[in-house]
Amino acid sequence: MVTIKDVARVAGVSTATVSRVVHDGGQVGDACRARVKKVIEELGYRPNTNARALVSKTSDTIGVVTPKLSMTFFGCLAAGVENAAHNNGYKLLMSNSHYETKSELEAIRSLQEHSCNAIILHSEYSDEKTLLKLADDIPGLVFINRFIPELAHRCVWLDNVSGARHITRYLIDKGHRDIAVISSVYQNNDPQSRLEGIQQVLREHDLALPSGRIIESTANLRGGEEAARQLMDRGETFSAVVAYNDLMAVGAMNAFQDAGLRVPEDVSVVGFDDLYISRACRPHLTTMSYPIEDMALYAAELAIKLSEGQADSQSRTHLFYPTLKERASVYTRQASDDDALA
Amino acid sequence: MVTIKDVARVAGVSTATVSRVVHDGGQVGDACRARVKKVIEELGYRPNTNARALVSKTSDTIGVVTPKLSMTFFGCLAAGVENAAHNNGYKLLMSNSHYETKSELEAIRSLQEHSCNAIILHSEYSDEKTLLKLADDIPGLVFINRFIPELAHRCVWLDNVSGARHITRYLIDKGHRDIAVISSVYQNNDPQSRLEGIQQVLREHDLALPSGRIIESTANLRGGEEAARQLMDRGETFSAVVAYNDLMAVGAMNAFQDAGLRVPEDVSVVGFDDLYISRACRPHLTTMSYPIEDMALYAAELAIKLSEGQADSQSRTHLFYPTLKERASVYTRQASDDDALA
DNA sequence: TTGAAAGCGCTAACAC
DNA sequence: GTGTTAGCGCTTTCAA
Repeated sequence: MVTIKDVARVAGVSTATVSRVVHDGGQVGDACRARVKKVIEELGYRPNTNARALVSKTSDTIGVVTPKLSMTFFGCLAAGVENAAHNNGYKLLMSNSHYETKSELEAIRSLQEHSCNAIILHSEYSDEKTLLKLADDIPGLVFINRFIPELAHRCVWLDNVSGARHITRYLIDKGHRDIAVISSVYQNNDPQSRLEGIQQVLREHDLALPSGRIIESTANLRGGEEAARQLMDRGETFSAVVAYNDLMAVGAMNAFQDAGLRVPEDVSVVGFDDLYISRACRPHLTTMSYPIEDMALYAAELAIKLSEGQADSQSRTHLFYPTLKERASVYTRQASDDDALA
Repeated sequence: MVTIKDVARVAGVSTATVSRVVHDGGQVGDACRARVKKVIEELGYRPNTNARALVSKTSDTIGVVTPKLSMTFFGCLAAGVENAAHNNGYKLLMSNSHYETKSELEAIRSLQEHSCNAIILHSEYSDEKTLLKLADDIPGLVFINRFIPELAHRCVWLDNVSGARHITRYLIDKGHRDIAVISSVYQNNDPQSRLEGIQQVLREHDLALPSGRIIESTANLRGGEEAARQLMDRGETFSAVVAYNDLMAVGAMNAFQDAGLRVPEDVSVVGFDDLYISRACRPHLTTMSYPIEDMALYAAELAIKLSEGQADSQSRTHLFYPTLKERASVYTRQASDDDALA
């Protein structure tokens, strides 16, 4: 391994000078700088990150903590952070929290030990008090997909309510009156916010949402299937269903189709997220696009700025809006159409 | 920040003793060890990773380089490595190579600077000579999804030929005689290996594979769609198509269905990988399962062992086999069935 | 503009 | 068993 000393010796200067050259510090004579640069090139010198981090207490590394990397959604999140890292000459340090409070905290601590002071946290299982204290400790910590009022300027999140409102309005515009909801249970309140949005719009249109038409299930394919089956078993009336996310929506479509129903002619289905699978299912899924990769990139740049002490205007928050991706899973109902599925 | 000195001072011992306690070194008296442990606990001391890495030249960090994290396949790969990291108390350092030779190399170098000496590389764009040199430099470097004969014991890869043979045989067993292939172009020779496997089996059954029935396209949904359309435009005869991977298979299914063909009654379609989308599409896709997450975990543990100098028996290689996931995209043809689609 | 030197937090001989 | 001490490779005063 070639060290700064080697370069200094060969170039006939002190290590301090080499360090200055490496950092593009202005205080070096032109001839000297050129010579050092040449030697660096020849020797293939690359500064040791650990030594640098040890003395400067910063490591040009951005950390990200998510529940489970193998899920597409989190893969996209990580990819967004990676882009930001790449653009800023940072490296990416990853930790899965495996959906546990303890490892969530442990992950952050261990990131800190690596002098990683820009951190993106997708936290679902820690309470606000814990998070508040953490944020106090780590200036470069930003939260993605979670809103904490006291830390508004360090939260990058999505307006779930408006997204849910949007897609519900869309369904109503398409002539749907009897709408069912496949919801989920989560530590964070995304499902609740989305449900809230749906209910608001329904109320505004004087449309009912009987509790029998709301099913809670796990947020994956199977959960969607089960929820749809329950809906049918209960004999509920509905011409459209809003699912918590794409996974559940596709699961529901599967169950409906397996039961002999046509999508969208007999039941329309919409999702949320716009993952890859929404273009894999038949019919392609109409859904609200969750710009998670962009958001993650944004969050990462924010974290980097904050960690470098470039305090953003402390007063603003960072709210993103989902947009409608219209595909083929919603049927346009005519006045003449039969009543909703019974 | 609490340092080892603080602990030493409070516990009334030397830093060396603290270090021994932290590392579970045997050379410490029981009373002393207990006291130190207590102080560590009270002060919340956590050793600084960078300092440790600086002196010990190793960082308990495993690096992984893949082309693009946002793709499900690579997300799963990363998740596998993360599991291994987690199990071994390692952290995960990630780099995207963005499908470029230059950043592939750059990524590795920068991993090295972080004293990261267990590295998993999914390389597609570097030539063997470069890789050989790299491997020489870094004992803990293992290749995933690529086989380099000289480095056999450090390659974790999949038997693509046998996988392709398996699925082709399956199709033939189901009565298919006219099989088309949607292939792809890649730097690594996975597509070629799979094509090879298909051709072998076809030949063994005296079945023809006219060049017109082989289409090359990009390995994603759109590529699959385009390939399927070309196949139809050419007026080729086939009752089944083998796609390079699930993405292309689903794309092809989309195109066939859009053209009014029924899958699988009119055309059977099979894929490779067994990604999530194979259970999202209709009908669900029959495919060869690529155990990438398991393989990545295995590769990571191998890399860790190698980096710690625990030389595995140098002579063996690490070959995995894909398995058939039978779902609903293949039709069983009867002798009485019409001739293949013309 | 440049160099000398102290020290970041930790480990590992080597003493005692 | 436990302490002393010399660095690991780098940055950063402080002097010159």
